[in-house]
Amino acid sequence: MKRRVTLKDIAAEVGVHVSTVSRALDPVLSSTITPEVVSRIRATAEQLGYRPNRIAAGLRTNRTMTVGVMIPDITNVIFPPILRGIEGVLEPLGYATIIVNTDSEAERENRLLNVLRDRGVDGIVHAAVLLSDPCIAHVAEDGLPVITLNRRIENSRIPYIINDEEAGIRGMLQHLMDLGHRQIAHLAGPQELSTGQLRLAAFHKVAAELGLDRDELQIAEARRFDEAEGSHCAQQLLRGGRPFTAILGANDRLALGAIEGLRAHGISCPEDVSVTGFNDMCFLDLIRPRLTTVRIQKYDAGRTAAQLLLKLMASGGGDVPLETVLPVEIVIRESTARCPELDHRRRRGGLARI
Amino acid sequence: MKRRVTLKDIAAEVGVHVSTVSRALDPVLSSTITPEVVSRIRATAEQLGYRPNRIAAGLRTNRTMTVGVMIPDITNVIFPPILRGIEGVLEPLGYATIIVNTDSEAERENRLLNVLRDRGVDGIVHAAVLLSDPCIAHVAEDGLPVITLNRRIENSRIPYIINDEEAGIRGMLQHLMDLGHRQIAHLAGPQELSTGQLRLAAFHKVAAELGLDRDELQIAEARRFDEAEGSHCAQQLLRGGRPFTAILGANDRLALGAIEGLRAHGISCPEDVSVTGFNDMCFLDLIRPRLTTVRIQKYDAGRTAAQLLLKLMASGGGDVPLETVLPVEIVIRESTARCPELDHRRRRGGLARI
DNA sequence: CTGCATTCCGCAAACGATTGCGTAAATCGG
DNA sequence: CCGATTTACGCAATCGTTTGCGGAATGCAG
Repeated sequence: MKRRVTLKDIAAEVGVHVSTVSRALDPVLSSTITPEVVSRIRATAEQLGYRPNRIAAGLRTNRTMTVGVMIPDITNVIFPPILRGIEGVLEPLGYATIIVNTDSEAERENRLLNVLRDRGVDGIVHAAVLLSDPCIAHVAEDGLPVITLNRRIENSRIPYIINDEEAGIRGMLQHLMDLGHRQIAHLAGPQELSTGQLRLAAFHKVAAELGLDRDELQIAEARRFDEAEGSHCAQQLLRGGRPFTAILGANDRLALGAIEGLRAHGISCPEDVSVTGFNDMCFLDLIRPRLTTVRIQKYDAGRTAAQLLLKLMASGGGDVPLETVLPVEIVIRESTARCPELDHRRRRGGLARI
Repeated sequence: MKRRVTLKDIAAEVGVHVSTVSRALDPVLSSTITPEVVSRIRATAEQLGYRPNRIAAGLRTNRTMTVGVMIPDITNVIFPPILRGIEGVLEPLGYATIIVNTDSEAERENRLLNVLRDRGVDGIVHAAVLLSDPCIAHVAEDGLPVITLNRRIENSRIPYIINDEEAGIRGMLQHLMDLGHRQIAHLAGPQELSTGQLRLAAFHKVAAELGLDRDELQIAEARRFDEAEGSHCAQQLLRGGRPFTAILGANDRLALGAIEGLRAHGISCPEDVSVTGFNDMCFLDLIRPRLTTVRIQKYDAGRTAAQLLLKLMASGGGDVPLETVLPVEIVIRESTARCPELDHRRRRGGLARI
């Protein structure tokens, strides 16, 4: 390994002390050194190809310009744009990010948390969604700046950013009701994940507020947030024998799987059953029928998280709101249509009148 | 910030020197300390909640147990499984990865390379595909272990891993020819990216070897590897007025875009024009028609890269093959069908005979 | 001219872990 | 028992950068 150029080398070349070199190369402290000396030091640093050793500086300052990001799984297409949002804010400031995949396993999550802390990360954006999670709260209490994305940690003052899940569920339910649907099945996500739980709770709450008859609602709970589970739950609902004209999926993948599951039984979406998703993940516009869904912020969510973390790292917390709720957007596409039973009832109504 | 527990704290508690604590906690060096002292030290370390300071150790040893990974863009769905493959090998060994997105911009790539080096990464997996890239070669020459994925660096001894692009293109061309296609258009990727260039070169080479008439072939070059460009190029080909019955896309997204572009002109895939992709990215099985494509390794490519990098870091290169070619797989789905003109020619042939 | 304040640097300690070297004690072999 | 070898540690320097403090030089005001 070629020996790296150090401040000592520059000091020897210019004929000043290493502390002077350090100060001259610092944008703020360079004002305490005469401009002529600063110029000579900077020129020599560039000529010698000096690159700061963040390890050495980090040991002295306890700051590494590195941030940890914890997510469930990078192959989940929701997360890469979030990561780009985080990076988009931090990278121009010279930060690097260490990304770890927790796979929504508690033990792994705690282990990876230590991986990050051992490397002296300056802060953590915690976007993993497992509910039971004691360690991150302790770490934050110990003073490491932490922001959570998609979740609030109970009994903790960690600032958090969440989507307006309730508004999303409300928008979907209202849309389905406007189309005449009343017999609606909710494909809920795993209840040990925060989004699974939040969206199910919102479904119950909003359905009651909108005056939907509990007896006309059904819940199927998926074990994973993927297409296979979506298909499995849809078929489970069909086997249950209770009628439904719409499925409200807790995320897009459950919804897409449900459409496949219905199709396997000769049931067509949206002609026979309308289906809605949540998240508006990428590639939806290539998949038929185009999915009606709730669009959550991704890139901007990441940006927001990074901005809040920077504030937290700079100010120690005084200025950072505890809760940030990101608005969602209702996206109507092809997968929802007028309730077929409503049309049927109208004809019968008409017949009855005759 | 709560003060961290150091080796000095343990030494004071146990009544030994800090160097003894260091040796006792090292799996290899602990054999030079009596087992009873080792036990006491380990028990105290656990009781006090000691966590190693990788920054301090890294300054002394010049090793951080951190690896840099350079990719074009994490939102490109090909890369997350690659990253999981890399992580799958490194994480169990205690490594963390710093991922940077180069956006296929040379200046940005060089800047991010320094971000990684300043943090003392032990090695780099370089999976960015921009062709012109002088700095990574110099860094490798300076002694930093580097593996490239998807690309060979010219005039460099950096070990590289590539897909068998030629076998992929050959498989697609052969499949189209078996279906009777002769008038084939290639949607090439950007020529400043290695995959764009390799696949175009392979197209020319294999077409010649298979005896395809150059006059029946067409090339449209995309500026980006995305759906919009795929659609744009397909429409460009249509406007050109020269007939084609098949499109061989340089990647899946170009192919999907081409299908949309054809559809906008009332041309149906595969009934009127067959379309093939490359990569077999996720979600293809949800998109109709299901795309015929070349499946490249992703997770396993990442694993291979990480394994080679570990070897390189351990051995200094003696044992690591310069070139590793990963086999590809031909995946036939719905987007390719018998050439319509071939059927037409047969009927005419029959008429001619009468 | 003298005293005080400001500026510009050099000195040296600190950060936490590692490791080469040296010494004392224990063990082994003749 | 004695000399040689081995074992088990403690000492202190190292890694590269930062920063509090102090001294020397300079400038300003009375």
